[in-house]
Amino acid sequence: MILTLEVDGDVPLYQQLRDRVVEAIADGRLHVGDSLPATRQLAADLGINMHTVNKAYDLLRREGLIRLARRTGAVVIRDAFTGPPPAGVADEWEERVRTLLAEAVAKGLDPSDVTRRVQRILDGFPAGSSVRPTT
Amino acid sequence: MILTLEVDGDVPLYQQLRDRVVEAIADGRLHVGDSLPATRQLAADLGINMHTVNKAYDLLRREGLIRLARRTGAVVIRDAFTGPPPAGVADEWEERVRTLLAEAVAKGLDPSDVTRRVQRILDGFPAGSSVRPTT
DNA sequence: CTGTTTGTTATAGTTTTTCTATAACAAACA
DNA sequence: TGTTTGTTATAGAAAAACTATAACAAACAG
Repeated sequence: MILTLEVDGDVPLYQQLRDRVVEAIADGRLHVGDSLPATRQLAADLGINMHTVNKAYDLLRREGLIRLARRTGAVVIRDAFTGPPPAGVADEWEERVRTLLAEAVAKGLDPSDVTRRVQRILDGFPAGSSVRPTT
Repeated sequence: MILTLEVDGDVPLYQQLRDRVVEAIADGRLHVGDSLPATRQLAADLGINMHTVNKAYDLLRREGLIRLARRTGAVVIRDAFTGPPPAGVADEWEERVRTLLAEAVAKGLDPSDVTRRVQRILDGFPAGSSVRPTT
């Protein structure tokens, strides 16, 4: 898996790394059972510190997306086909998406345009979508 | 406008403040022409420093949502009915929502559930929605 | 003109976060 | 037994977040 990070961005490196892995899972480029590179290896590849990778992996572990173990390394344990998430995850997620949707609307994006964009992104994931918007 | 901030959260105070204002605009509790409290006043009300409020207001200004001027204070200049945003705003927003949608899908949320939740949130804004999902 | 209100800028300090650097420890397994 | 991997410990540098005071500058009411 090829990763590029913005070193001079305002998003922390470990957060970017975490985001890229999450996207890879949603995109179907990572599946349950797949291994992520060893922390030392990935750190060397990206030219960053081992602990920064470690922090990203720890985030993913606490989110329930990967399992960490010695010798085995980091392994994906959740993807789009694993089944519904633990209780509360959806509601907590909704709270965060609300702010982002509010921003779009406040800035003048047409709500139907927002719907269209969201739908297109979801359709792009292998999990697909079972609900299509109609004008 | 009553605001509550999580002092012990992981989200910076100025960011929370900015988010609450954005949501107020999307919710229709703030319209073009409305004034926000003076920085000193709001800081006193919230029990935080003036510069923290200032930083939030500066963010909102750079996002094109408010205008700042001496004596006049902070005034809303954009809302859901002001018209389409400057070029690039929508695409930049889409990039950010993609990560959030990826997280939902990676964690196992049903895409149709995601669509439903997004639609319900959008419908809750006064700007409403012109596209309804159908099962 | 005077005084008040408001944002703006400056300076400085503390605390927390981010990132790095080294090293040692511990479990798993060939 | 040795290698690979995550884990933990320490330490430090740099940046971000937040606070505290103070002064400056424009706008406007009186």
